[in-house]
Amino acid sequence: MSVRVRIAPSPTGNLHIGTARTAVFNWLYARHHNGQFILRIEDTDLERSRPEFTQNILEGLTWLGLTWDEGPFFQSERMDLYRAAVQTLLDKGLAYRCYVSEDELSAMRASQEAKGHAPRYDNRHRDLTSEQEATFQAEGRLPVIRFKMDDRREITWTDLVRGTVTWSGSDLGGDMVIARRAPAGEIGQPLYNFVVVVDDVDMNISHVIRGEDHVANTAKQILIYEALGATVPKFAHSPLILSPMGKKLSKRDGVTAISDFQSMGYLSEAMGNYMTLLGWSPPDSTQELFTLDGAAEQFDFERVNKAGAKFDWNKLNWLNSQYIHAMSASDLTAHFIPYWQKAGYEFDAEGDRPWLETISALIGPGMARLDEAADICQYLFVPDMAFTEAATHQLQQEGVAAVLKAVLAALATTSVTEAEDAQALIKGVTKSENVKKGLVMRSLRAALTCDMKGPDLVESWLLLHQRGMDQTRLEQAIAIADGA
RNA sequence: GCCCCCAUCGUCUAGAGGCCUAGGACACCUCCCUUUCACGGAGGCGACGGGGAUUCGAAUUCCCCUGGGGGUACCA
Repeated sequence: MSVRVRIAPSPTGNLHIGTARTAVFNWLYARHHNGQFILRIEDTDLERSRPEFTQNILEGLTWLGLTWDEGPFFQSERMDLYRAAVQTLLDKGLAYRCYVSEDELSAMRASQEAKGHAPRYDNRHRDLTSEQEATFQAEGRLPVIRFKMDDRREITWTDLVRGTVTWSGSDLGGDMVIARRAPAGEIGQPLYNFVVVVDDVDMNISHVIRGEDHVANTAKQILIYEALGATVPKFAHSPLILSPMGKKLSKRDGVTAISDFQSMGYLSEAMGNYMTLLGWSPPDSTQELFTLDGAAEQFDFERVNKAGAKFDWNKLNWLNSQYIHAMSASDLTAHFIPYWQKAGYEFDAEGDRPWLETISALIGPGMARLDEAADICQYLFVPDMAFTEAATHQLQQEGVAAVLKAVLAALATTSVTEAEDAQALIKGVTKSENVKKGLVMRSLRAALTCDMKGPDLVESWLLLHQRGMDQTRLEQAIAIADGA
């Protein structure tokens, strides 16, 4: 059997990490089995669906490298197919019109809950006579279309991750609505649990891979497959991604959109790696770093966990840092440029390339997120940057002014183009001023980088010198030192 | 409330009856490297939720309890 899977996001929000992880599992499974990965946009809820969300979802999947083989298909463009399927069920007597009002429904549920029962529709309009229907219509009632559910049915399937799952028909809430309220002669908006099945059948989906929050839907949907006379696909319900609090991760838990992770400076490789690791582990469980392609070779549901996994920023950050550290200066530069530009730094992305790449090589190995590039590099781009409190404090120490003046004087006759030049200059000043090297180093750090911590001092100096910024920085620092 | 599912270090996990004195990773702590901060290196701390049962032997199987999660729409 050829593998055909799909990711079916609803464009009611940006691409959510939970949806993305489901997409990852689908993609991995498809690639592993040389199957097809299909993208279907589930926009049947016209009220909440927005084109910009569809755009965001497409871009997010693309960014992650989860390319699809077919689609995107839009459910909003396939309404005729769904209505025809509803009509079929109506004709077969497997579905019917229900005239119960929403008020009556909620009253029903309230009394059921009061008795400690599970809320459910009591199927009261399942066998209406045409006279009764006419009466309801005359009252101006609009019907929904419900699918007949067999309460005595036991629904069972073999889940690829959870094993045998059994659900009793009586726990499904009664005959379910498959099309929204509409005039009696029409078929209203078809609903999720119904259209999903129609589409999965139509698109020949072999494996439905989705989050655990869909297990109850699966039971309902199996009944629809049967009613439609279609082959029931295989199911795999993956564990959910939980918030650090242990609840299903939702938008309210802060950053959950893939596009947000992207703008925060996470690499797509790290995101893919992390999402895969959340719930799945490679056969060599000591392996933490892998590409999606690499994971695809080994992916199978036997190694997917059943329990939900809490989202952990620390682990993500670490993974991201690993990818950043392994990146070439040239690639890093390409990734950093947008952040530098966003910070308002002035530079020529083309002409300053060598200088920029030297910066990248300097800061890359110490970073965890790309967006850190802006703050870390401020002293290299901004000429009149303020000195931090710590740097100011250092500059005001005894003897610092003299040291910096000596450096400035030496700079008039020497150029620091190589690390050795800087080292020699530092050594010279240490000797001539008769101070400890540590004082010179700390003073220079404060003066040149405006801070007491940061990238390597000598390398930083070289970089500043290329821009002619070391001299002015020194002058600014001396002003502060003298003012003390 | 009702239904379903799950349960190993703080977190992600390995573990499919003896290989477990329970392994790895993140985080945390210590030391080294470094006259900064990181990075990197070496150590350390740290878990089978509880109770029964099966077995010569259980983290691994079964049951109960407890705990956690999900679902209970004319959303998806």
